[in-house]
Amino acid sequence: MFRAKQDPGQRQRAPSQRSIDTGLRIVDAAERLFSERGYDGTSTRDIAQSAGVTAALVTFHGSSKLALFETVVERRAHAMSAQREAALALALASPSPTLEAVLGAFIRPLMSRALCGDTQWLAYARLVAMVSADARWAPLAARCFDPTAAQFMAAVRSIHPQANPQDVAAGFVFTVSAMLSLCTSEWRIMALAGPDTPTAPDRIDQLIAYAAAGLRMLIAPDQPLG
Amino acid sequence: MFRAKQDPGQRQRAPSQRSIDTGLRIVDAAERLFSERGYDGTSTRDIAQSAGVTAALVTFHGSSKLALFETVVERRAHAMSAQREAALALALASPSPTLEAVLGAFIRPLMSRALCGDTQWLAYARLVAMVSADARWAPLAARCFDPTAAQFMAAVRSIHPQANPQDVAAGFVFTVSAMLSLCTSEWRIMALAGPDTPTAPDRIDQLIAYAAAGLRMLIAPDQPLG
DNA sequence: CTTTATTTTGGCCATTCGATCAACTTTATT
DNA sequence: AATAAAGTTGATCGAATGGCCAAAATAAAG
Repeated sequence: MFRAKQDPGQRQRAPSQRSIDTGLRIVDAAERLFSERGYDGTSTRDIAQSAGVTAALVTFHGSSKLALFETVVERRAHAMSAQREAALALALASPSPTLEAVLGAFIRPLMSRALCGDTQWLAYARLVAMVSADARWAPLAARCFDPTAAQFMAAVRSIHPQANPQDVAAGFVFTVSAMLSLCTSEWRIMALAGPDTPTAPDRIDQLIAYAAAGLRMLIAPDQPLG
Repeated sequence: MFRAKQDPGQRQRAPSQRSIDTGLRIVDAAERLFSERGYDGTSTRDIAQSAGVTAALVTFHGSSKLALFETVVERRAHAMSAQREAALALALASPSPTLEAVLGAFIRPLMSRALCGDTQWLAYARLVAMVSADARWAPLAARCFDPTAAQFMAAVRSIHPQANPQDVAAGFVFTVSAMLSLCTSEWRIMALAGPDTPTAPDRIDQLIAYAAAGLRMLIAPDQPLG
């Protein structure tokens, strides 16, 4: 699976169940370790050990360390984009769509998974944060995230037609960054906020309230005056 | 310089000017490369080459790769904290301090340097983003940034005494993350916003407006009703 | 059951890594 | 100018890296 071998022939046999499981275990382990230690801080041998397979299998299933990394990032990107765009369509179907609904459609599909006990999705979210903050992954990030981002910015502009597109873009990037901080800086929030942290759903609501208010200030500093 | 050698003796001579220059070139090069390629993606040999010195000198002046990294992060941290706290005191001296003034006192000292052509400070800001998002650097981040962060959160609470400290902490982390995105995701803003990007001062003002409005929504969802 | 494509294994390769060393040069101090 | 501390150099160490290979094991397809 996830093969990118030389073109010559299609495969002539269905992959065995064991092979599929192995590939899955490798991608899962890579997702975990890449998100914890970064691309350069993770060796293919680390991944092999965490996946419970021999080192050579990582190269075999992943083609190369680089290709494996991109596979990990892209794996959940499509499903996530589809889910976000569906939620966006639902939000825009309302007679008077709110900024909160639009941002929630972007934030909730990822954060409700990442912050509610699904460690594998949490790892993926942290990986997204890493990719989004590192210029070396710009092409990968553009490929995976920009189309959906453009849709959401268009949605914001459809709600506030007078908004400056530059302001919408800036506010959107701020919002995405704040969202990802919930995954990368949970330890930091806990250190600064003291012992009892809000529950995950509460933190998501906090984020949406914060982002919507901030974005609204950027694109419509004055309420509908007249 | 930045020596942490075995205790035995104090140094018996003043360091030569050449030695000081070498140490500075190494720390500057390390700041640049660490911020571009991360800790694991940067080798001591890379740093040596970028600094124009031989490989052994990096270990000699930096003691170890790890110690060099911490030296780079800590170097500007103290001056930055002092400058922020001075700006905060000035903001709080006003008869009616605003959230914008407090957040500006935190944001401007770093961002006015990082976004206005000082490539070395931009590298440092990106390094801060990296440290803030990676749990492996949590102790270093706590040591360098938490004391000042606590002061700013206290200032916010002094302006809005009824605010929930948890909300203040969450809003502050969101704000820091959004701020750092200006340094790490400039390429992303440009890609999403189109050709002509706002100038650096404009982007800083955008950020402060966004963050103040977001934070205000979190800690005082209703304006002073009565 | 046979055949053979596919998967898995263990070992190996060239390279790079952080670190250390003895020898050599520079320079602060007297 | 003399002395020795401090700084610098090139070489080298053991360990770890990503990738590759021939051989062996597995299992899909006939």
